[in-house]
Amino acid sequence: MGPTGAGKSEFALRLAAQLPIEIISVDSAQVYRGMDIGTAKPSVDERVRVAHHLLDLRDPTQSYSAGEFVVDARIALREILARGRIPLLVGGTMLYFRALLGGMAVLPRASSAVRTALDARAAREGWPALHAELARVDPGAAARIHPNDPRRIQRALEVHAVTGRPISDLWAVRESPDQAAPEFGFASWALVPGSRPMLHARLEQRFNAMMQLGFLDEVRALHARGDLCMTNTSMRAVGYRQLWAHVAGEVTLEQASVQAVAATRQLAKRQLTWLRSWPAVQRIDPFSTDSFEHFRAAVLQLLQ
RNA sequence: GGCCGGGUAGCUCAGUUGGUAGAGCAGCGGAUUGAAAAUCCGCGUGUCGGUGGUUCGAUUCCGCCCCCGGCCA
Repeated sequence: MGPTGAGKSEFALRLAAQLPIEIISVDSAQVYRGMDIGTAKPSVDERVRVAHHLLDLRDPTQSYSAGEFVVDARIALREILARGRIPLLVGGTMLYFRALLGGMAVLPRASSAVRTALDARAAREGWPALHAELARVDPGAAARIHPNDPRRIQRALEVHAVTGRPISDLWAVRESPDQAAPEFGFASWALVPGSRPMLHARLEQRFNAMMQLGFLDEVRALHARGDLCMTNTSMRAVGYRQLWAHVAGEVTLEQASVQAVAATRQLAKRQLTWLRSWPAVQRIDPFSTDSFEHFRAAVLQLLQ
């Protein structure tokens, strides 16, 4: 695991050249078909060389979730192990990692009907009113969820609507890690750049490279479909959101590019925040010399 | 060369009737329980272009100098 642009894919592919590895993507944006350049999805060539799983699972109009990821990842893990090969989870969606490695609370899945209804109410009454309602039906959750955080207010009310029980009670009923992934033992490495300025420089270069490869055309094509809009989670992805605003005529390409790179830096920062307190992970600075060799040596030692 | 505007946080700018200054963006820190590349919370000392002067006190007033625009020669 590691922040965007730290070199996870490169490390994984180099390791896969030396070991019988199959890669399981842990990436909430690479699950979308037609979103290739901006998500830095592995190329067709790379996918021929090394088997990749959990890419291109959804159309951009659809949603995916941490819960679905855990189910899909467990299936992929079993299949890969059954083939006598080594599964390597690679990605930067830290909630997915936590759900898989740490287990999930036992909660109902998302209900689009309930969410639509709550959205409609929020449009009329505002989210503060819904937070106030949450405070009535689930004081524990209301205390932990900020009144300005629509996502979590909605989820808490959704769970209450579906189960009749406060989500704050259900949070306590967490699947143990053993239940979550019973037959697997995991070892974790994180690529954590020691130099933030160097990471930032790389992120800017990488965005420019994506533009060279036709990122803007990719977003234009998504826009031209006509069945997508900025409310789709897929179109809120870093880079896509900003270029979409340009394609929609709201900002210049220059402005969109600056904003896209900034959004990428902010994503990396949030990922690093997860990693800072992550338990039982070995941290590697990908920009230091011989960092891959150290990584490889650690993996080989583990496999013996 | 002359005249007129500007030079204040990394950027764009506001402001101080003289008591050393504040917004947005960026950046930094944090949260994260089935939409997570999402969503949300917190953090503002910076030779107020330089230098002399007036003043108890100058970023603010005055002089000179430097830089960037514009107009006129």
